[in-house]
Amino acid sequence: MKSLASNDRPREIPEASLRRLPIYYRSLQMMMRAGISQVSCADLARALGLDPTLVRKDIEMTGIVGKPRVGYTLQDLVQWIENFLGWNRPKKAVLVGAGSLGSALLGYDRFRSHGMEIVAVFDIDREKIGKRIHDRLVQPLMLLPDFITREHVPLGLIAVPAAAAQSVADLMVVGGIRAIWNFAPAHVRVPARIILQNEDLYHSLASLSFKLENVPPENGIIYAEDN
Amino acid sequence: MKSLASNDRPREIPEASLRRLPIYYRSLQMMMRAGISQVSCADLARALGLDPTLVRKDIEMTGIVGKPRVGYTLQDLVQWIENFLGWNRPKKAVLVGAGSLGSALLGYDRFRSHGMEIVAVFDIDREKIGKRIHDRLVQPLMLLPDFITREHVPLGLIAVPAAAAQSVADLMVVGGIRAIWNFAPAHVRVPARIILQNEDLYHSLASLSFKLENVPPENGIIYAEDN
DNA sequence: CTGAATTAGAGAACTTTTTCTCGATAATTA
DNA sequence: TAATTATCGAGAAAAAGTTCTCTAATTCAG
Repeated sequence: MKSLASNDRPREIPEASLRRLPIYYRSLQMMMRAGISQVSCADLARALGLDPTLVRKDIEMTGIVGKPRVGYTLQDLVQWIENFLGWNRPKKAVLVGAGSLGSALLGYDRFRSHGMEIVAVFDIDREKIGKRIHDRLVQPLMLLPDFITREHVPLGLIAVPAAAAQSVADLMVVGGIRAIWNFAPAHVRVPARIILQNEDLYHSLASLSFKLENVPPENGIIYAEDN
Repeated sequence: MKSLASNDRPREIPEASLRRLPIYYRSLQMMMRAGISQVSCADLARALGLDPTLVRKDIEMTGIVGKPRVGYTLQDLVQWIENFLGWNRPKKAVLVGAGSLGSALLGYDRFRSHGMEIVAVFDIDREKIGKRIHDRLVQPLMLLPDFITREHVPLGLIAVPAAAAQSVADLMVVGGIRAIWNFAPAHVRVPARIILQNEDLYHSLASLSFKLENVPPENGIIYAEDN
């Protein structure tokens, strides 16, 4: 028998599907606010302008079971996704880099309801150490590894200049970090066991710049959706 | 005969390859600063901890021709990539949203050498209109479509709250934008002809949160690289 | 109570991306 | 001058991801 109402075994989850779940999640929340109580994958696909089978496969992957002809109970589905992604169990995170990007990240107060809580900020700049940004005290970088170890922080955010990214990553690894979210435009190397997510704007910029020059300015008429 | 030293026909360029070029580009620049003059794909792969054939395919895709047993002239390769991506021909861009994220984006002075120049900033908030951020005047949002049309701006950046993202995108489309770089955590719908790039942190957060809970904390020993 | 319509689920087909393999070429060494 | 080796270039194979198609279950209408 197949697993039914249990999302215990996370066999093989496509990265692409994982990254689409937040899109569904937000759309579902809007529907909920609109007072809807049942939803089918087809509804969701229509609302977002996406392929219905793609949405179905993604939802199916989370392990939730729907009813033919009806779909899913909206509230159940929303909670299921929260639980599937771990968004209802915030994980501690440390941020390194209290510059403009770091400050912007500290301002995102919705992170906590999406699985992450930034519990400490570190910087190497004496000017910044001791100051408070969005209610969090900036600490000296040298305290980072100990803090990670002591507080069992699983996630580290890097928001420092490219040149400093690798050494910050190394410090995090020393402290025993499990995952790194790297916002610096730099390729950092970490042990294979570390989960690494790069948020490098220049990757997107390369794609955009190339397409602007090479994708012909079509006289498109059809309305469609995103990537 | 196959096209040799001409990157004129942009047949089918894999998105994934496009997004890796900046990684190579930066590594090559570092090598150049280190005084190296020749480089092979194998060198590059080694420096980055990536698969050599992957690197070879990506470089090959750009259309540059190398010499067996030697590789490429470093400077030629760097310039070739700049030219291939259009990074040596900055494209005008408008930014909407002068909040903390928008300000951080305006602070990235390296964008201009990477194919993009933010020429104007718009916001709907009266408090912000008229102020200068990183030497650029914040203009009222209602002037956006005209500005795009008049100045032939091909690229628009959205850095507003999620709720406002769709209407800003609509204004850009009205103005005749060709590509949109969306930093708002929202799914915007645009005509198919528009190139859309989403930079949604919650996509990454979903992936990270899920993996932290489901990828076992391996006792890995091997050193490896990123995604 | 019966038939029509809608939807989840599952597998097949297709596409895209990555990895593997091998021949050709140029530099290096004997 | 010939053998050797490192590297590019290109095609084939494999893997990953997306789309298509069909079946079974359930609701709704008559």
